[in-house]
Amino acid sequence: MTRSTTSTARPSRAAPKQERGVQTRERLLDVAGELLGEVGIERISTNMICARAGLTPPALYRYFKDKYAVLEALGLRLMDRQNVVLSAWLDRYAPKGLTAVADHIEDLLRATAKVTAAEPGAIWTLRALRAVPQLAHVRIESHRMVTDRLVKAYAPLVPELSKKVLWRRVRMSVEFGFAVDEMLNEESRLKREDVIKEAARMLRWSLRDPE
Amino acid sequence: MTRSTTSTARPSRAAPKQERGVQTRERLLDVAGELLGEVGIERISTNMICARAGLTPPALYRYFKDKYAVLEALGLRLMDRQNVVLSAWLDRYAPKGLTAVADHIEDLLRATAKVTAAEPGAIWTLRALRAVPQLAHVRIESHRMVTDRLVKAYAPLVPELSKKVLWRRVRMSVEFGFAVDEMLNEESRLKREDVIKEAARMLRWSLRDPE
DNA sequence: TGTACATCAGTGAACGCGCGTTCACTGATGTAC
DNA sequence: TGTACATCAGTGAACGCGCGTTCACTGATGTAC
Repeated sequence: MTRSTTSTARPSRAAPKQERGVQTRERLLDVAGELLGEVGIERISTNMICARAGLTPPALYRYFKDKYAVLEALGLRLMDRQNVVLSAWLDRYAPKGLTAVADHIEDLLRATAKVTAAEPGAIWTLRALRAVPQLAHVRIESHRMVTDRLVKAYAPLVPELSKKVLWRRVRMSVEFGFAVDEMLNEESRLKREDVIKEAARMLRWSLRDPE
Repeated sequence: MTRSTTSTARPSRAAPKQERGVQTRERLLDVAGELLGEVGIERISTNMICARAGLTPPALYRYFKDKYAVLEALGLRLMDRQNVVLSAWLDRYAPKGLTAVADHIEDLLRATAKVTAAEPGAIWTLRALRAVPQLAHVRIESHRMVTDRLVKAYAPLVPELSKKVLWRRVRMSVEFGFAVDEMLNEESRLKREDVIKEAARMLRWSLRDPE
């Protein structure tokens, strides 16, 4: 399980040196996620995050350069966790060939959804990343990275596809996969399990169909 | 071309009675869209919108109950325009049968993308709708309505699919379609035309495949 | 093992600023006779 | 056709509030000898 490169984002502040500091930083991110879910990107504030975390504002600025750095770090942490899941999945099925991969897309979707569900406000974090111009790059870069990794694994399995076409198809599948992840929480008229199965079905075709 | 029901959202304020008022309201929405694209949902403000529109703040509150009403109206206007496109497409191809429809998904994507491209800040409007809890319903309701209309048109063309499965597949296709629309503007590594063609290909399969 | 000292983590209090919104009003437009 | 009046559209000025951020400081933790 390799870690993603996005996790090494140039820290806006030096990383904490003591265990206490590490935990405080994590708590600030947890609280920020919670509040994103509760009040939304529109209303969240640094003062609010500090109050909920039981800290005074200057403590936050010890760990984050500004408000956007908090949200960026929150997004990076989430995507990093999703990448861990992707790595595990690739390690497990990619060596077994195309059929094994295609037959287990469902598992990948489910595992990714589990990460999203576990983190408070994760869905709102993803949405905020897209909606705030200053943060949009985090999401795009992460999706590209996921695409690159998948392309690397798939390339030998589908030699008939050019690298260009493969990259495009995988990139779009990644976008679809994350859209599905969001829909799971958003569309109450559909059952989660059904959506996952259906998405896996669609994605299987996107891979196999030669043209 | 029937108009969408979403366009009849309970007005937070009475509609303008004079032509001057109608134009002012439109201008406020245009400016709001522009600013969403320029500064993002995080920084946009009613005062900023008024300043750019050459009005004083109370003028805005004559047409909109509060800040969210502006953004909601902006979202409704955009989705209404997309619905007009959908209606035209359905009127044109649905009567000709499944093959005609499947063969022209590309056109629908292109026409929808054109609407998004024409409106300043349209992409950011869509993102804001998703990211702000108070506005999220607009997007969901619009996507459901689009789904309902497509399902109605498709149902007789694919009698082998249960209503439930059909609704689910169409709903997910709609989500995918809009995700693609956003990606067109976001993923600079892919050519717009390629993305549209590829998306149409994927969507064709989602319709035809029996299970 | 004890202590002096360096470094790290967090506080108290406040700042200037622009936010969303409203009040009481004036100017523009439409209409009845 | 002209004018009095009703309604609609927009203004000037301000409000209380909470925002993001910082300064100078104290308390907690780790380390060298």
